[in-house]
Amino acid sequence: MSTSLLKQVPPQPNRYWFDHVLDPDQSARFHAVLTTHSRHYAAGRLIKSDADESHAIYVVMDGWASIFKSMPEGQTQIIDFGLPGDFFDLTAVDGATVAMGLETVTDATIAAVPLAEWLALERTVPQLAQVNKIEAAAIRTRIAERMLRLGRGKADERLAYAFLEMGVRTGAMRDDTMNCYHMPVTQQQIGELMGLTAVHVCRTLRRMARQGLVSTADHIDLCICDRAALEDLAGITAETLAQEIQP
Amino acid sequence: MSTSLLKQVPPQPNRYWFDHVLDPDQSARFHAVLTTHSRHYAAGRLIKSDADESHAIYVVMDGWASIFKSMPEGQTQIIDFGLPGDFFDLTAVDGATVAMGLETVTDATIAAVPLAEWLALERTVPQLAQVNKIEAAAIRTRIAERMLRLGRGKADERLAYAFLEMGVRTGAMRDDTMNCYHMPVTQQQIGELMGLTAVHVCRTLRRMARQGLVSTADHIDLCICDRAALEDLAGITAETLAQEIQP
DNA sequence: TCGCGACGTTGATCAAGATCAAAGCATCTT
DNA sequence: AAGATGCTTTGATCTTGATCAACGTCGCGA
Repeated sequence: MSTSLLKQVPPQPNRYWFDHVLDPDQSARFHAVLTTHSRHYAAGRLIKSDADESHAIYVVMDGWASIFKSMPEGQTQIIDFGLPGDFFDLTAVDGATVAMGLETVTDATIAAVPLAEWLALERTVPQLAQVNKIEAAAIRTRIAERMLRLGRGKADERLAYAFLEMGVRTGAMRDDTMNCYHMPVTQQQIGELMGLTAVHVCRTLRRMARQGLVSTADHIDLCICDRAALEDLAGITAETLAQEIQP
Repeated sequence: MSTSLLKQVPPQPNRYWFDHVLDPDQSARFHAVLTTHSRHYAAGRLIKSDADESHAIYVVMDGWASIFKSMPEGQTQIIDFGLPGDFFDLTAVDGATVAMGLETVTDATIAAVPLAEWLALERTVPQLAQVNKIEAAAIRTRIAERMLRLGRGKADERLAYAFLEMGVRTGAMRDDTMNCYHMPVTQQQIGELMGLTAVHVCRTLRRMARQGLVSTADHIDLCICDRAALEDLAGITAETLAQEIQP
């Protein structure tokens, strides 16, 4: 039997955080729109560069993406990672150009829902307003936390925070026992996220591993060995962070 | 005649950017709610500390405010300045605690509109949705720009950007001739905004003044003497920035 | 007018992180 | 098996910005 087309529908019914916010029928309507606009991209693929024109909401359906900005000389800062279930409005105030770039970090499926259609959706799926608010709160909160480390933290504090945030966001740290997760990014990208060079990320990471805070396997399976020490470095507990940023 | 009560109403009818977005009657309804919840605060007054409970939208009616976060050891990062007409939702995902602190920079009037009332207002003033979107776009865009400098810029690039952003936001740089404006913040606060110590802000500012990029009078009237050079340092033109972040 | 307190300025020193460069180690290609 | 490629690791050196400390300046209130 030809199930190949059906395979494109998310395998689990409640795969994304917003599936738990929406009623089943509203969720279905939302997913219908998302699948219509979904497209698969290879890793490292540029989807939108800053200053492009755009009128879409980008929803990460699968894989990791990054929102970034670059200086004219080419140095780039990652503003946020997009994990499955995250969505972003990149438009600037003028409503036409995007203020940030979007690119895939891993192979990824991303739905680009035209703004007009998203607005229409807000009428047919009234609970989407609630989903919007939650996602906005999550984004602004984690960005503020990251900004704090970016401006004021030393290298090890920045990395400690990044590892905690990603642990919380991947859902790896939901219970106290499980402290390992896969972080499919290069040290270069960690540096671009936390304002460090790749070399310094490497050094700092080695030092943290030597001190028994974390351990890494290949590119990059991260295990948090001493969670308390890491939380102390980061200046926040995973629990607090989860409350703040976890939808 | 007793005009004292009337004096509390904003003196100019179209003082705020959103007055130009809203129809006169919707604008009036909005202002009515704002004035109800307005309160005056002295400079340097803490209005909300992070981790407080809160269910309000904070609208800066007059003066400057700062949104900030602090590390446990006390170092603070200013996430954003709030100028008249700016408004902020500080709530974290849990919907109860605020993820950032709010304090006045100058003497300021701030309206704290309870969330429930704001939501009601969104129904009576439908154009408020548009105002929300514009403000959200402005905030996320200028924060992304600042994050880029925070993570990747040298001290002079950070200051150059900060001066341009504040110039654009105060409206001082609307035409090419007028390049001076009043920036009522200490060097300490500039440092907290751009991730530098006050000492280093001072040094860098002196150097920039010596090079003829800017000049300062007391605390702090800033004149941008060489706008092109400053834009070059900042990596963005005032014009582009205005398009991106100016409602 | 004096003293106090908040900011700004300047100098000396130190540490953190950047930069440049080379080499190690996977995985993938041919 | 031999390259080729992309990422990590390590070393040497240099620059930037932090830190500590002192002094200057201005406005304010007693």
